[in-house]
Amino acid sequence: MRIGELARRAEVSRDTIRFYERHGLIRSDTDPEASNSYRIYPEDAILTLEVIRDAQAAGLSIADITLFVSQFMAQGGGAEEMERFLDDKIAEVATRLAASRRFLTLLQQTRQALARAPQDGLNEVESGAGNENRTRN
Amino acid sequence: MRIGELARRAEVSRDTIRFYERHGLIRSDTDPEASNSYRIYPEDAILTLEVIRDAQAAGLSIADITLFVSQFMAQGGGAEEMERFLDDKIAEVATRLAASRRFLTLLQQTRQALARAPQDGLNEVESGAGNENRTRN
DNA sequence: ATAAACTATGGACCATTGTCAACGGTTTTG
DNA sequence: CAAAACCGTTGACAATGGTCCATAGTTTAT
Repeated sequence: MRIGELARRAEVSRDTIRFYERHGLIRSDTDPEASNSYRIYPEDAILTLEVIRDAQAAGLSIADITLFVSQFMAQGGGAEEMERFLDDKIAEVATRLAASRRFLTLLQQTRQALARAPQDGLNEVESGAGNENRTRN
Repeated sequence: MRIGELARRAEVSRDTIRFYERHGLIRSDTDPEASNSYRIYPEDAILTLEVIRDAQAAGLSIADITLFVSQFMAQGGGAEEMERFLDDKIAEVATRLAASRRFLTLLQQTRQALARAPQDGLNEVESGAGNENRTRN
């Protein structure tokens, strides 16, 4: 498929696709039958773009995602360098996930406090009940 | 406390604290008894910095965090504008959380595949067993 | 066949989130 | 008291992740 279709289907801009491509995140070829310079993207580019989105939400940089995607999409056998990388990223993402959960809880508590007491401040949240010490990841 | 102590205790740089302060995320005062221009930070600045960290992990921008923190730390009663804001952020963070979880799973599967088959590629992950269609948020 | 829509390339530009360096003043320590 | 460590202010710099624009060629629709 060409860039416009990919952009529409994956819901990213053409410029973003080209940006990713320059950074090695996705690949394309020119149709050898064609005389133009239009690039052809494989179907799985859509999947890749979805993975990129998730990876960004999880806090990875473009550079990290490039590494991951190239390994993920590749045939290449496992390097132990890659194992270390994956272990690192798993730990990082798990940590961020825990922080995000904490913050979501805080948001929700704040929202609740606002709904309950539209008059007063929210400082009851800070010492309020519900400190059941969730630690699970 | 002064900026250096806060920096040490909250594990952020002095410059970052000043950056946050310029953006209205934390507040300080000058000691009126003192003749210097040193700023004094309240104890709860440490907590605020921790919240900022979590909020950033959850994907909020400085501008958003400023809004949240000012409401969270404030006495001010509930504006409905704030309710809308909180609802928005709750939705955003929940979405990002789901994406992060998906990506963490992908990371883990990739890691496993690498451990199991240090020879072959990883494409078994893509169609592999375990598609139990987790949807829970 | 002509206009509208699409494409590639290159480089400029932008916001965000800090970090650093230089300068001069203050406090603490040996 | 002198040096080391700290503080505030200002402004430059940097990395990241795009976005936009101009130019020129290609395809598709009318």
